[in-house]
Amino acid sequence: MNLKELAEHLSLSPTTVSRALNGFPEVGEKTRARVVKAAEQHGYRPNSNARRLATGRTGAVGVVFPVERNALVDPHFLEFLAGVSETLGPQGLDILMSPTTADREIDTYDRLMHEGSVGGILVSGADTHDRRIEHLAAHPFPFVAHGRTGVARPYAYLDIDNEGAFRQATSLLLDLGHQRIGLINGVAHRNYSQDRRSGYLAALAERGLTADPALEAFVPMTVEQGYSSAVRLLEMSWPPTALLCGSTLIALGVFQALAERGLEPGRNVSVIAHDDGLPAVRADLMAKPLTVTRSSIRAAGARAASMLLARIAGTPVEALQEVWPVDLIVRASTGPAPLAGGPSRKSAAAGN
Amino acid sequence: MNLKELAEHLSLSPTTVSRALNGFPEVGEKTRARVVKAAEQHGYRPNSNARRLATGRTGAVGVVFPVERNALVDPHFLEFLAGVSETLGPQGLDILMSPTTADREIDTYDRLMHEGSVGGILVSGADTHDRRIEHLAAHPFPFVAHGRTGVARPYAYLDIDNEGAFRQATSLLLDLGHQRIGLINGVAHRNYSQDRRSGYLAALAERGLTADPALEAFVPMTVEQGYSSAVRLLEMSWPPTALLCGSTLIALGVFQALAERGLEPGRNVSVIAHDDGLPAVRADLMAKPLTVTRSSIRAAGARAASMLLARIAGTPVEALQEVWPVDLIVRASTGPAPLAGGPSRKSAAAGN
DNA sequence: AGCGTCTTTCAAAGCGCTTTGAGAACTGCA
DNA sequence: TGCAGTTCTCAAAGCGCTTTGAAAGACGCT
Repeated sequence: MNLKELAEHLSLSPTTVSRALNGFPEVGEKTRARVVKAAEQHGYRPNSNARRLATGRTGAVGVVFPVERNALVDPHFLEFLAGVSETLGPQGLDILMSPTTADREIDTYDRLMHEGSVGGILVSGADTHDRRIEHLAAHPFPFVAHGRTGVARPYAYLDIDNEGAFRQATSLLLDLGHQRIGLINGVAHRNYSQDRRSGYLAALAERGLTADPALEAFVPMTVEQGYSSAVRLLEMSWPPTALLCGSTLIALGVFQALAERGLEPGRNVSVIAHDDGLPAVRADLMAKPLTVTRSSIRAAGARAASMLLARIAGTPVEALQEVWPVDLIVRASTGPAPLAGGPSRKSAAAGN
Repeated sequence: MNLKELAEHLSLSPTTVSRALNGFPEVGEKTRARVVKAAEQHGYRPNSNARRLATGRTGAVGVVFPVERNALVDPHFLEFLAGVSETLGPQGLDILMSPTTADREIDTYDRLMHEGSVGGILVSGADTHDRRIEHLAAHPFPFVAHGRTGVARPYAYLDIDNEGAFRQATSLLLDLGHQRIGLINGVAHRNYSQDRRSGYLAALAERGLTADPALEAFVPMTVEQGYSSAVRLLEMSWPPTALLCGSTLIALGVFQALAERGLEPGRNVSVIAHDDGLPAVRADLMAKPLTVTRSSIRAAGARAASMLLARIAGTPVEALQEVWPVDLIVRASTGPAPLAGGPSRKSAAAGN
């Protein structure tokens, strides 16, 4: 059943029916009631393609989804999408996910921009130098980036203070007397990994310490990578007494490595992780409640989506740039550095 | 730049330009080359809404995404989507995700069916009695369900043999001498949870054993739920010597609980989990490589998507019903039942 | 030259909706 | 009763594309 048929059925013109259904003021109340009732009875739904074509409003925002066979898809990404959905759902807007492979990624963004199926684009997970954002920023098409990157033109973004978060976390560990602190970070090309590293280095530098590159790892955020990185660090001849983790998934792997060695988090080795608030991995409910720097990635998704809507509505990019502070939540996985006799050998005061 | 403008620019009719671009045979090669080149130069992209309206082809399949604030979003769902993308991407098709809340879910499916923005729908995670599938099956609109459910009308589905998988897994444990076997299952309303339970019960029954309901847990598939369920089971006065887990995430929590108690998987307590192949949680790379029943949920997504395309193309539902066998992969987390002295007390031969 | 046969191009209709501009129909007032 | 002012309804154009049906042009043949 389409508009024309419904109109004929009611002996009205399509114009009137359309207006009645869309709540325009120039249609009589009795007429409107009649129309609405008939529409419901016949299960009439306006064809969204026709409507989009006529109005120019797309009713959707775009997200590109890079997937190759066997590639790691990130649970953080889904949680971000959930946040996006929280703001889009009530407005009746959809998310158009365009699958792509790494080599065709820019192309896919280009298609999304030009084919008119979405009103704006969200890009999540910014690289230190992000080609996608650079490409998008070169066009007037609305988009919002989750994370910042080093490109020349201004663009709308929402980021969290990763640098501050890890500076704070590192400082806490230093205050507790830890001198050798490992950093199991995310992959190196992500901007947040670099920001966290900067925070870590800054905190060390504040105390006149310099970092030992051997204590740093850049790995995908998975349990196994956390596990194997922790094993590597713990088996060093002069192992760290504290570990900073880029994600709670990594911390999970770290906990496994510690348990296996009879080491207790917070007593023998302190652990802090960044917690994006993944509901499947709750830091507060872990066997040993985890000290974290916390910022809900879902909330970020929700906010990024509403920023995008504002951008589509015409708000200038300069008014759409936010950096959120990050909370440091201290729980049981952190404690004073073991005074003597670290995990496997003397932790001899280090000054480097 | 739209088609008409491009046509004017080339001094051709829109017809010819459209045909040239879409590879129709009735346009000369020199003309086609000219058109293609001009289109590229001007960055022309056909407006997808207009194209959809004209052709009736939507270029997208729909997925509804139930999200409420604080609801658990499932990493398995994302992995399924990744699979879907694998088949859709190369064809240039998109995924339209419609956010919804639980109370408006059926409505959202209805909208998707009727507004014409997608050519078909994928529904993942079937309940034992699934209202969504029931609703969809009552209409001629193409859809494919991931998982089976108890509804009257026939519909297209792709499922795995959960019953067989857990029957096999349970049998293995029984062969190894285990008599008290715990089951940390997914949530009870999911069909796969019930199928797995059936397999578990069937294997016990084959040996003349009856199940102890106290050994069963139905919980969301998260690390913490795995942990707390394991703790509960292990602290029973007559604890199980083996645990079946509905997911590797659950197994991760179980490992934590075991480690905490100085118990070794495969020696003191055997553990088998169902492994959906989440790349973030690799069973084979765990501290103690995990014995699993394995079936890639990503592969399922890929297949479900191509089944949907077939359905859209007109294949009857009866030809689109698949149940995949599941592999049992034995690794180090399973071993013979401890002969005497279980985890915390005698495991006294049970016959029940 | 004249004719049929391909090949190449086009004008126009149509997809289902929204929206403009205008005409009926109805109101209240003098 | 006549007229301006509302209220309600409509015909028609247009969104940007595809596709049908037909015409024009090119070609080889007798």
